[in-house]
Amino acid sequence: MSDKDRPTLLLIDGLSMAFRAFFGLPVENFATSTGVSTNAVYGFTTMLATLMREHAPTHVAVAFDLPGGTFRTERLPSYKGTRDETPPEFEPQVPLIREVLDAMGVAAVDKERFEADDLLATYARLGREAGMRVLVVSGDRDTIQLVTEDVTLLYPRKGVSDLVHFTPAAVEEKYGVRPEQYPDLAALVGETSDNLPGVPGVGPKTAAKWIGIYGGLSEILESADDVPGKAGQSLRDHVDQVRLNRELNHLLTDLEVPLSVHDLEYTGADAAAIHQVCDALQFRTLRDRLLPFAAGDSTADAPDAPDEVEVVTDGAVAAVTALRGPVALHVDGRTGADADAWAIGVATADAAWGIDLGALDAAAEKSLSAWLEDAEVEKSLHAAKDAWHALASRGIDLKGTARDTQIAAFLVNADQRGFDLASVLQRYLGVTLDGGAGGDELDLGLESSAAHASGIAAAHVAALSAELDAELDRRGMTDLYRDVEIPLVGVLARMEHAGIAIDGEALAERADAARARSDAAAQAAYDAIDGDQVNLGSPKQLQEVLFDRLGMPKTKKIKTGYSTDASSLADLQAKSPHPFLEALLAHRDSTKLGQIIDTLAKEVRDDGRIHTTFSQVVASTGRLSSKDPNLQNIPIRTEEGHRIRESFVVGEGYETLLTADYSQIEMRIMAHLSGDDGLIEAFRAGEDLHRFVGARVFGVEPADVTPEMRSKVKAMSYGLAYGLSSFGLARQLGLPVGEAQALMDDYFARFGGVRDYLRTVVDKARQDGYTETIMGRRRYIPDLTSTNRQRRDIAERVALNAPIQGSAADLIKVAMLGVDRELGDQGLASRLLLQVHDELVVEVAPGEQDAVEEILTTQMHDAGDLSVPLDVNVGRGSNWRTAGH
DNA sequence: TACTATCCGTT
DNA sequence: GACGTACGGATAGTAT
Repeated sequence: MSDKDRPTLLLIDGLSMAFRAFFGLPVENFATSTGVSTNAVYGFTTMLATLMREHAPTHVAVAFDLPGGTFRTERLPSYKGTRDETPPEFEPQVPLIREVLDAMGVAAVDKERFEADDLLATYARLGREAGMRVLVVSGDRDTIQLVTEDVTLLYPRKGVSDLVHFTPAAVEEKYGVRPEQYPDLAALVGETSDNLPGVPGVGPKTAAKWIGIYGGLSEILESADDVPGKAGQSLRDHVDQVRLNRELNHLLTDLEVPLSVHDLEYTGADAAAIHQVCDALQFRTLRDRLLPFAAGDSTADAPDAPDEVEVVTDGAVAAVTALRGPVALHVDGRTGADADAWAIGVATADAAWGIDLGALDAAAEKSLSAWLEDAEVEKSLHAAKDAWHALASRGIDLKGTARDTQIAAFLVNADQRGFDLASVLQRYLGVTLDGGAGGDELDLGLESSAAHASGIAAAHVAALSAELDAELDRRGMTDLYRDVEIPLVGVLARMEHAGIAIDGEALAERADAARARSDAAAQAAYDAIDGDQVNLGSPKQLQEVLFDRLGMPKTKKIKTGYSTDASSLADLQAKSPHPFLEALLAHRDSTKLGQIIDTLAKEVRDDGRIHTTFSQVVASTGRLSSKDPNLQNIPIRTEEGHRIRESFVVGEGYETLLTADYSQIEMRIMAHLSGDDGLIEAFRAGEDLHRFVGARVFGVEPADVTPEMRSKVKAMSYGLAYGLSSFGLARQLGLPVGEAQALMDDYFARFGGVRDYLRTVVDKARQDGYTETIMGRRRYIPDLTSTNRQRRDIAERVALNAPIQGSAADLIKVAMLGVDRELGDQGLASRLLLQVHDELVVEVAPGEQDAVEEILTTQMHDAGDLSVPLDVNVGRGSNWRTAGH
């Protein structure tokens, strides 16, 4: 058996190497934003990753010394007594290192009353006897005695990256004795770091010479009387010390070990755990070096080598269309408005095909289309919605999407950036895609053919899908994935494809109006300051005008000076009224609207409609996001905002727009999650919520709740779900902080369930590391245990809000699926167009108004089984404004 | 051209 | 000393 094929056991002295790492890296350069030092963790982890990559051990263990004494200190209390106090930054890093090891799947071993070295010695013997090649990594010279032909010591020369390989020959060359004689030498010379003095006047050279002459320490001591010279006398004077040294530096090889050698077998890291620990420690580059160890078995059979992809054409397409699934699919092409597909890759667990769509004859294309449209063939894709659009451009209606690795990766940990295929592959499988680094998901580079590359990508998706399925299963999110997120892909694809009709003339009118208002406001502003050399859109120039030229009081501080945002300007107007401020605010308002209108106008396609793109993998709470353009932030609060919505109209062939929105969805979820009797009662009674709450808080009859009281409790109710403080409430309501605090106290006195819930949700999240929605959607919030106050405060607000906003997102997603299904089942031509978090917009076909309204109301109402009813408001109209009532 | 900072629209 | 979630996106200003 060659050395390379032998099982390899890697044994590391944990504290010894952590110490080397600590002193090898400047502590001040390695800390999390919360002030936790990480230099030792970083150095140790780097070393571990390097060793594991270079030596590919089959078995690994890291041994730790435990606090408290050992049999050596019992024998000699002064043993290791000269060691300096460890720096305070070191100790807290030890448990962090053990967390890294845990995530890496590396066994950590320790044993009361024994040193790590004794464990290493015992394991080294066990490994040797099991026929393994053994690598011992330690900064303790005592371990030199372990070196044999099978056991190599890696000893740090400098830091932890420069390790000397001590083989028997290397030991002999450096110390002049064989490894097993080293303890004899050390006993004579002494070991300063262990507080073991040696024989004065005897150094390594003399000791080695004596060992050479007499054979070993016992022979030297037997012949002590004959040893000549001053050194000989010194030896005779210190025989007891030498005997003690030798007793103590002998490492035990026969400990009863906590884990058998077999138990040390390395089976790989846990990717999710690595993400968690790297997030917590704020390691960025290290993450990518650790994740390859999490590749697991799923990559082993992934046909990722190009020569394993069969590029097929025409007749050979039959091989693909014969597959009944599950298969992985990759579509190469363009996404967006000019979507197009030009190649597809197909893969099973052990084979991959690449197909150039442009090269197929009619028969092959037809057969392939039918296969892609076969809902019975289960397909895994990455960003399936993009693929759907690309194929739709070729008249192919992709069906059978059973998995989407982009969505799966998002569900596993939503607080991450980069869910393109290359990033996710790197993260979970340690695979680096050529040419596609962070780029377009559907453009994987054309170093070979597009078909070829697609086949490779499909093979990766197959492996990735298996890995992520397991991750989701572990988190209990399989149902959410399979029953909500995946079916939603198709619904969203069709919504995007449909788009919403725009009245271009109406929009142009709004643009003109906004421009006129903007110009007038700008003129008024220039008149007010007697000059027009100022760009009103430049915060920098505004600061100059307001605070320097006009000498106004300073507003809140921002990075570049003082804020000129709307609330600051309003404050300024109150404190130091000036016509410029009024004109500036009017200008801001009108230019913002003009800008929104212009952006919308640019997005109107040839079909007279705007096609947004929804994403399921952006908002950490689970909400959808919308972009190009964002149709979830179309103005509504002002009259001019309403008028913009008049430009969103019902399309040709349809009768009306219908909007349906949840009434106070977040408060209802809060009532459900908190189980607060008062709040539940309010919703069950169907009363005006804020009037009801106001009556309780202010101790009056509901009829006597004034509008002012109502708006206060409304602000507070919603604020609570966002982790609003009394300061924030005071600021929003324009009240003194004391009054706001009193209001909160009164609120909590009447709705104690809410207070208890808000408290427990944070406590539980701190305990579990994540929050959960009613559908089991998780959000990990590591900062809850941050030592940095600001970060912790933010994390607490996130923990309060995530289950509420996330549950609302779950509910409306379920409702969308129900609505889409019912529309189809009832054979209606009406269709979903938009989702705005708690609102759905539907384009209703002639004669379907009542049926559609019934579907919306029922499906949204029945989306969840809560302890309070889910009320839905519906409106109809020829445009979004009139529908939205 | 790419990036950051600021501001602001929605829920 | 700060102090309400989640986003997308325009503009200005600066770095490359």
